[in-house]
Amino acid sequence: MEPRQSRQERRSALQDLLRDDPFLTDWQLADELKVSVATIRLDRMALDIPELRERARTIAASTYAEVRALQGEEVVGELIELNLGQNGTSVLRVTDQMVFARNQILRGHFLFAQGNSMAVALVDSDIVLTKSADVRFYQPVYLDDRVVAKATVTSIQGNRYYVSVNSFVHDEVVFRGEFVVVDVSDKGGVLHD
Amino acid sequence: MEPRQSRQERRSALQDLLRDDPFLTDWQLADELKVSVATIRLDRMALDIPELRERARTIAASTYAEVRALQGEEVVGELIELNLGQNGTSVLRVTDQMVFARNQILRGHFLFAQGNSMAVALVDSDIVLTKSADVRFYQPVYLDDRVVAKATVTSIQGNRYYVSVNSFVHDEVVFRGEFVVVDVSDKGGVLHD
DNA sequence: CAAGTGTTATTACCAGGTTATAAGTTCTAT
DNA sequence: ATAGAACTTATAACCTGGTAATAACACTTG
Repeated sequence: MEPRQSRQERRSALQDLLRDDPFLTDWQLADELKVSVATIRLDRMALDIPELRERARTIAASTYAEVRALQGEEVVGELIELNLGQNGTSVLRVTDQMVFARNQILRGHFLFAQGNSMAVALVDSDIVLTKSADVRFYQPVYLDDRVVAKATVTSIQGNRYYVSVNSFVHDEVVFRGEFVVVDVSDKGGVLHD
Repeated sequence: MEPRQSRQERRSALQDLLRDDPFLTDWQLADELKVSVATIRLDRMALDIPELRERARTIAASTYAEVRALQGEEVVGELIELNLGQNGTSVLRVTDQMVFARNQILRGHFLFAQGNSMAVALVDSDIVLTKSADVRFYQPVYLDDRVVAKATVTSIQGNRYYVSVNSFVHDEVVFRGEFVVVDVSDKGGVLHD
């Protein structure tokens, strides 16, 4: 007779359980797997699985960090040059919160956010909203890369500003975007066509 | 002489501290605010702020909820429905960190990020990158709004997926986007035209 | 001065662990 | 079968980050 469950089986079952509910205590796991709490602890040690609180904290912190990374300052990326109404440059350092864990490639919306921020920053007004954007991603950007975004106002029609953004990593184009932003600082019409 | 800080001030300072780092213990808070731990506890009680573990657990659980189907890929917004390769829905709660301080309007790149996340999530593959996107913002979205993004795969050509995203607040369209995402899980050609 | 308010300290208790140590239990090889 | 190793369980001491209750101190204010 083999034991109702080998250690290998039990451990992979444990991983499965935690995969679809990381908020189980050792007692719940012990109960589920029909072994003692002590065994669960040993298994966690062996599998290098941290305690419940640590798991919760880590999950919370990682998702929180991503939102923070995106929400942070007024401009996504560091503004290094700005000529209002004309052009500007910003640099974004790619941190681990911004990439896909699996392949360390920067998630597209950060490039968009950097460009969008630049487009908005270029307009000298209190209330500026993005109306539309047409963007294209040329090359993947990786963890620790520095993305240089150059934005230029190409045309102004009334309260609409047309802004072109080109982003580079190592002098290679990785992203291009055409943004239309609208200055709605005093006029009534908001974002209507 | 009033005390160096009134209770009101201290409590709002406490809220500020926790707003930008919810993972502070009572001792760290006490240290920061130059009062005793007991006072911090009283303040938390008064402000109805739960203990650290509860805060972490809540943050973790909220973003983790229902994402099981996705196997750990994070999405901007909470995924509430997902039919791989077909369509899905996510909801984004607009918090104060996502808006322009001046007018409480949601910054455009969050709508883009929500849409982009959905587009990527819809493809059942390990490595999915955004190739291009064409987006339009119809109405401003405000603090505390709930943005419902509905994404649909409209066409698949080889490893390219065309995804339409429509986002709503109170049944009104606020954002539309056409995303082209590429599955590069095994093929060599990466993002080249 | 007394009273009330705000703050601090102290004690007992709890969950969900860690770490170490010892005592079963089961498998395996001789 | 039986000793030894491997595995499992139990036990006790300790830790963090709290809750809850109670008491004492500090300060203003009538």
